[in-house]
Amino acid sequence: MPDHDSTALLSKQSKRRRVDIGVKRTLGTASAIFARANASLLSAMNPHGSEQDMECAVVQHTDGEKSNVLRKLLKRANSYEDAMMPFPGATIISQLLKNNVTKNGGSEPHFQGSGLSSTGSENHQEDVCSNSSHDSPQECLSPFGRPAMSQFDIERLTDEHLRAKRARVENIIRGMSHSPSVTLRSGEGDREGLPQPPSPRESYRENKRKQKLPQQQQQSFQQLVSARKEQKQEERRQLKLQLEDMQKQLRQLQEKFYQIYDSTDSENDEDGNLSEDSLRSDGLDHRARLDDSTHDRSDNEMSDLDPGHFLDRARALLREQTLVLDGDKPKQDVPQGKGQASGSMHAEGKHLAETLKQELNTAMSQVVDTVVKVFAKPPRPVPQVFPPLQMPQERFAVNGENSNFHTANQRLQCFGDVIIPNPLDSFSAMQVPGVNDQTEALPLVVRKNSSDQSSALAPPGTHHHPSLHPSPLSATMGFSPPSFRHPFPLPLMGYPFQSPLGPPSAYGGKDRSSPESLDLSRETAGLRTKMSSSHLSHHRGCSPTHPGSTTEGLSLSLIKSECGDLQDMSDISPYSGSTIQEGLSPNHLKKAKLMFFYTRYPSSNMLKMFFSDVKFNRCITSQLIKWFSNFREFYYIQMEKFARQAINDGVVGAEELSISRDSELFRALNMHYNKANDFEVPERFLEVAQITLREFFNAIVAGKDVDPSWKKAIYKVICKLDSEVPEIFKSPNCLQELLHE
DNA sequence: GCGGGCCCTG
DNA sequence: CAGGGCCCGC
Repeated sequence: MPDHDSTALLSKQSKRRRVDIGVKRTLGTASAIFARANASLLSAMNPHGSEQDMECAVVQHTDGEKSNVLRKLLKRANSYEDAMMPFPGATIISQLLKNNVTKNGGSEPHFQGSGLSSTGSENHQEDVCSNSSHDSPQECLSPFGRPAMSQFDIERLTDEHLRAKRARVENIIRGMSHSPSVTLRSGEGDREGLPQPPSPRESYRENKRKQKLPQQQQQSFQQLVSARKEQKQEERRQLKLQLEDMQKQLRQLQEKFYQIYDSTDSENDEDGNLSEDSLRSDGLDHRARLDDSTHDRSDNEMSDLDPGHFLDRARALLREQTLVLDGDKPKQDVPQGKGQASGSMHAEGKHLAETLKQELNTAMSQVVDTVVKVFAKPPRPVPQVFPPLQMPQERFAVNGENSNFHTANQRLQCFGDVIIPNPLDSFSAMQVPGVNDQTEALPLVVRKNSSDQSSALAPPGTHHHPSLHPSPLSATMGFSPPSFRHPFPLPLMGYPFQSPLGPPSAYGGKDRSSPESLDLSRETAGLRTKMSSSHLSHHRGCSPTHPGSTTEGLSLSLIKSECGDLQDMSDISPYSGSTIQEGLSPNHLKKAKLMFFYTRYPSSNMLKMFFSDVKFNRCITSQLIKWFSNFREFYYIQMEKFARQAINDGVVGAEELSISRDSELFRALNMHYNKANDFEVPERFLEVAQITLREFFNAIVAGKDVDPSWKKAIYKVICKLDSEVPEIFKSPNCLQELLHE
């Protein structure tokens, strides 16, 4: 218990203007951060805050760079195929189409709009042309455009004479293909077919062409070339149609493939980039392989084989997933026919996706249920009010009895704390600033215990550890228990209980917990006490501030961000579905006001106990302490006011002052702390209020109010009058229970 | 130096 | 009710 009866203290107080009861609080919290640091730190630590912001920005920038690099890599890989392909594997077709387009001498609109990425390929090619050689379109051919065409032509052009002139024919064709206004395939030559006068650029090209074409070229040869050209064009048309069909099929297959991948990966993989990368790289590999075969196969071969390859891959994937589902849907065979593949594949993929989702949800629900069952078991035998097996354990825990639920909840907290592997991890993690960097607050908490136990913690200078910090995205991810996969303890990493400083009862002299409260709630409270005791604060010198900044380096903004960070962490806590809250709600304020009827000077540990449904950090603790400070302020103001009023009313003796529920003073207090008047104020509060009023009365009558610190003596008296807060207040649902009684 | 308290202010 | 200043005990 705090020692309040030091006469020396009183004499000192009389000298001071300040009225500080000097109450020795129990193990303190970190409220000093608010009390002290706010003012000085705001200015002193603003650089820190900005620095952190900068670092956050850097981190973000790094992430962005990562993604950019990834994008660049992908783009570069794709650029090997001349385009970013919406669907991997489409490049081959595009190349074929491009070749055909090139040969045909023009980009046909229906090709450009025929889906896939022929447009992109052509655009890319055009860019290359415009960038590298404005004046020599011949150089703009794709790397293998010429070889492919030559090989193709060689098979057709058996004529010795034609083969000798092949180069010139190609020149003609190229000139046609790269003339934006070429529309005629007339054998009379491209120059005559130009409907518009050539641009300067066009003229220059024509000049080059003239230089290459022998002037003595004969008419008969031109006709022959035209015939051959038409023949080739007919072949290309047919090929084109085939390719279009294959394109469609391939596109559909790719869509199905993607759907399957997305529907499965998006659920399991929190890091979507990973799956996407793997998929994309996979597709790139696939494309690379296909491209290698492009040069060796005929178009028909390739178009026949590639979709089949895709189908095989899709089938393999489906089989894998089906196996994963433990033969859940063995009846569903992958489509066999290529024609029906797209349609049935589509349904299959969707079905698989749905099945996977259901399976995942079921599995997760089972896991959650199991965990809840294990930790929802009442710490002590509970009267079996309910049929043991007729009510689901979960529901029993939640709705059966609030106290049980509460303890279960606290046990979960303990569990979450226990599974923390290493406080140093969280300490290191906190060093790394992040977008939602909650680390600032955590190290302090950790430090407290760790320093008590071991001084081996990282010195203040060793900040900026490699990031063990998860990306902010991970904080908003799925609800699967983070403890099983997170690099560091998440929700409660700020409360490592690795350092028993002593029995829980040792924390502070203000422990007003009922002696019989031996349940886990108390244990939890003890643990919390340890973790939140003032010892922690004594090691703030190790606070992970930036170099140059001292303990004072925690700016208010950082503290506030910490609150937000902790709030974020609650989202991923294993018991996020329960009543754990990130911040103080109006209900918490109401509860605090009701608690004020029992305790006017609650310790921070006590607050932690009774607000166990709140994730405590320095911010929350300070806020709660501030609340009670404000409550006290109002309380004492009212007392003084009514005491003076009584004196003015002619009251002579303090004995005449009594406070009942009808008293005006009580109504004022009740209006403040119990506005709805839906809580039955304990009788003890009336007694305390009466004592307080009389203390004020006597002091004023005695003329002590001339002393600026005259209230301090009263505070010392009142602070000893706290009574124990009923256990019911420890329940997160105490408001409902209390107000409905 | 830190936590915690009171006082004042908005 | 919160922020800030100031103070005290440890």
